[in-house]
Amino acid sequence: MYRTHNCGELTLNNVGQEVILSGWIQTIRNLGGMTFITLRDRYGLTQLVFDDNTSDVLKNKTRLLGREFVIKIEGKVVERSSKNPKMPTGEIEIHVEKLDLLNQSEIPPFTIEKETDGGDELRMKYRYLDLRREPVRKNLELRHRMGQEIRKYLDSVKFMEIETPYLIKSTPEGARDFIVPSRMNPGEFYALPQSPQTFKQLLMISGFDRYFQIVKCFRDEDLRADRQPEFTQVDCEMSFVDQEDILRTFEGLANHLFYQIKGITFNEPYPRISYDNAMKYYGTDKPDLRFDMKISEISSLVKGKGFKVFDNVEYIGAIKAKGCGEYSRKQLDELTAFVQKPQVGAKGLVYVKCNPDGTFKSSVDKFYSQEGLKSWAEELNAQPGDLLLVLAGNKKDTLYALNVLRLEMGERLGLRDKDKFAPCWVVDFPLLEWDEEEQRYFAMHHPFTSPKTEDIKLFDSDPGNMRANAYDFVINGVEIGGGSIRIYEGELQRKMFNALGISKKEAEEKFGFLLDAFKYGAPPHGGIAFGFDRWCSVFGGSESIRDFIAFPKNNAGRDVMIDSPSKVDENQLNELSLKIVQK
RNA sequence: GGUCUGGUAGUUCAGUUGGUUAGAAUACAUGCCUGUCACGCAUGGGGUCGCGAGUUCGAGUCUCGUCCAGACCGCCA
Repeated sequence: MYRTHNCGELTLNNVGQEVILSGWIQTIRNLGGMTFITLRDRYGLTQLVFDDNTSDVLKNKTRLLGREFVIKIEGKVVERSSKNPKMPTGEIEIHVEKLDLLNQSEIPPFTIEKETDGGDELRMKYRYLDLRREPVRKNLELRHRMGQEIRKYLDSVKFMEIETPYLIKSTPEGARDFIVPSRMNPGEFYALPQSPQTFKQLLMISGFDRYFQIVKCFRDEDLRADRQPEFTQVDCEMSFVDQEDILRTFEGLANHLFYQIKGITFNEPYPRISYDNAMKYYGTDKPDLRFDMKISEISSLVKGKGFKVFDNVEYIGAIKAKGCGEYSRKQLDELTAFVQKPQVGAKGLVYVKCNPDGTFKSSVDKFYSQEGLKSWAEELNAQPGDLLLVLAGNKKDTLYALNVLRLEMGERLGLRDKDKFAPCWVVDFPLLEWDEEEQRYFAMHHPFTSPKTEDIKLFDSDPGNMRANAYDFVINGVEIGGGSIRIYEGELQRKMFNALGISKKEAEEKFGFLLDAFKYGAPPHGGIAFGFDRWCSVFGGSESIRDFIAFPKNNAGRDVMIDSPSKVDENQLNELSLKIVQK
């Protein structure tokens, strides 16, 4: 027998018991006459003690041990004479009577403790060692519990988990597909799914009513801290529902997770913001509602006063940083440099300090009177002591920069508390998006998204202004999920393909199986998919989803631990009828 | 595809205007130490300064190229 208990559960209640523990040696502290060893397993840490009452043979044995050696010990639980309140098991220790060395270890490349001395790169290479550390392990435990609670909740409201295939067909719209050559069908390829989209719609046609799946999806695009080439979705679809039914159902799921995982109850329905208003007030379709600081357009107030920078642009917008009126020259220069970074892209930054005496000091005093500046302050409802930050330029880029600046100011003012949660729905997305390069419309969500009934008439006259029955779920400025009500009638689908410039022949080739299926009584349906990794990272208070994936890839899409991707044998290529052409 | 930051001991980092034998902490090894829990004290070993080329009497330091890592833009229906 390897253990009677784990390393995280023994307390004063167990004093006097004979126990067996197995685990890894975290630290050895040899004080000469006595030795302490901290033993670790998945459940925690327990201190082992070797002292006067320990045989010399056993004491000598401890001299051969090292960090991360795997041992099994038998001994008696005793109360400590000097307790450690920082450890859950800190009131007891094990007086060791027998010790078996189960395995040795190389000296690990970094310390495997709560705080490690290892850098990111090294920890990724030895991910299996990093996973022994409590903070990393806790992240995976959180992920596990979230997965369990999601299954529990969705099962309780009659959702069925059904697996869909990974080897499917490449589709043209959307992200790049990962493709897999078929040995038995030379020259032909499978694609890995970007999402089980078409399959879940087929399942609705099959009558499965309420489907979900916690499923890997694949996109061959560049990575970010919140984007991996393979990631996990909580993919859901429902029949005989409208948008309202879906939002209600999944608000239920979110509430369940908030309560079970974070202990938070929301008494009000989540705020719903139209896409237009999200862009107008926050400069993004995923607003962080933990703080207010809405964007105000002040174009009409500031134009025509002889300040060319403002007169010559499409849009001028401002935010109000509460209590920042005392910002120093240095701080303002920092902010200016911040918005001028290429990633933010603003040309410059205009500020207005609202002085405590009711006067104003701005970077454009030459062009605007106190009266003029006062009108800006009134527009933003600014009080003495506040700071106004103004950006100008074309509307799209300026709103983007204002969004980034707003988030930065929120950060500086400590308004983005990791333990505070502000969920919301963003609704009424545009149906189509104009692509300048290809000179055609693309589906903003995907080509099966249904337009708002009242907007269908715009298909011929003004497709760019059509709104979709599409919605995103956002927590703290992170897009956690998105979905739509689907088109289920052939005629409407044809109009959609037409608007996207997809010919009948092309549609037949790419989606023929789905269009055929729609002919056999497709029910009204819609769904949503949540980014599971992101949801875990938001709940875990981390910016990076990599912390919540057991074996993530680096920013070049490489797994540095197993060193993939890698070259394959000539034989393998031959079997697949493939030839590598050097560029 | 682009921009930026970084690469020096097992690890985390410092390294002045280009100038003697490249340092610290930690880890590791050895010895001492009976209440440690970031144990303490002493001693010791440990370096292709990412790689390649160039400038120079002399390069960790400057230049160019390249590789690796990270962040971001493009991209991500």
